[in-house]
Amino acid sequence: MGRLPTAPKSGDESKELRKGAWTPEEDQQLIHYIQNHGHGSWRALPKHAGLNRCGKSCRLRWTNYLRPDIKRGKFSQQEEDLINHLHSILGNKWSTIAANLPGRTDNEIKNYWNTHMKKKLLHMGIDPVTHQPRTNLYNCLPQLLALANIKELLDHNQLAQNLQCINLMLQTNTGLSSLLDRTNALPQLQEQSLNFVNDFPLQLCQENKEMEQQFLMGNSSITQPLHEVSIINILQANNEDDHHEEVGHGNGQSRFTNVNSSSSTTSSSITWNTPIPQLIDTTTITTTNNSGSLENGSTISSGGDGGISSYNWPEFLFEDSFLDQNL
DNA sequence: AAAGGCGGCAACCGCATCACG
DNA sequence: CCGTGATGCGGTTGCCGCCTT
Repeated sequence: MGRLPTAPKSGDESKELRKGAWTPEEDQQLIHYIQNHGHGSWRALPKHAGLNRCGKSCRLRWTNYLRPDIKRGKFSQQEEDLINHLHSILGNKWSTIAANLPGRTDNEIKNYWNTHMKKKLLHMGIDPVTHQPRTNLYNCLPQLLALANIKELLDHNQLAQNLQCINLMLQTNTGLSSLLDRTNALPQLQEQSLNFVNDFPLQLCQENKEMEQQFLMGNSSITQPLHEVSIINILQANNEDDHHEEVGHGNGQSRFTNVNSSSSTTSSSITWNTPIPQLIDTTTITTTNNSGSLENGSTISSGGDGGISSYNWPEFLFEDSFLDQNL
């Protein structure tokens, strides 16, 4: 296994340091020297030991292969469990993980993780990075777009005002259907959504001040201000039937619409054609998923007819870098 | 039986961090 | 505090051997 010894370039062995696989002779030289003198300065070691290698190469060879306390051979189930557990906490901190497995090196654990354990977790439907049930990002794209919108709404702290304006628009059929139809153009969705969040409702608010006034005075036919309908209530309308399913089983449809958008009626009913990201019910997870914790998740709690539940989306879904990459 | 593909793993590379003058 | 060299760390590379066709 591994590399063949690399021949020195251009025949100048005195200058070129050897690279590639170590020969048994080199191993013996290194072992002999360290046993007698200790490694001391790794940079100076090859010269003293008569090795035509760089100090770094000597150090790696010693720490990863020649050290007498190294445990060779297959990883036990206990070791595997420990690696899995530590990786769920520490991530790719191989040296820290190795410190908890006597006789194993960080390099060995890293290789074992990448070649065995990662695949095993993937087969189990667990994301080897997050240690949570895998999410099919492609299927969840529309949901992620929706999340981006929600995040922007929350970030700008104009949620109540904007929703109220939407509500007014719905009641008066002031073009919400065309507004919502614009969201069909997925590539432009984010930018348009941002514009929508930042500008459009406020402009409309001004244009519809009269209607707003009526609403505030109770003269409107509006029965429930939209800002009293929490976003999560809208989201969960689609999840009521199946929110215990695994994350990421979207149906591929990708827009939300006003169900009556094609008509001239004044319905205020908004329906999401696509299920929102399947939230993970932590109360279910804790009993059915033994793959890891959800401590990094983003929790949304909601009281409702079915009682109080707690749901999680992975925190990374809300990060700008993730959204930038996937939108 | 031969060839190509793929998995496994030792070793390398480059960046980060530490230690010291 | 800064510069420099040593060491540590994580990601990547490249070769061998096994497996599949």
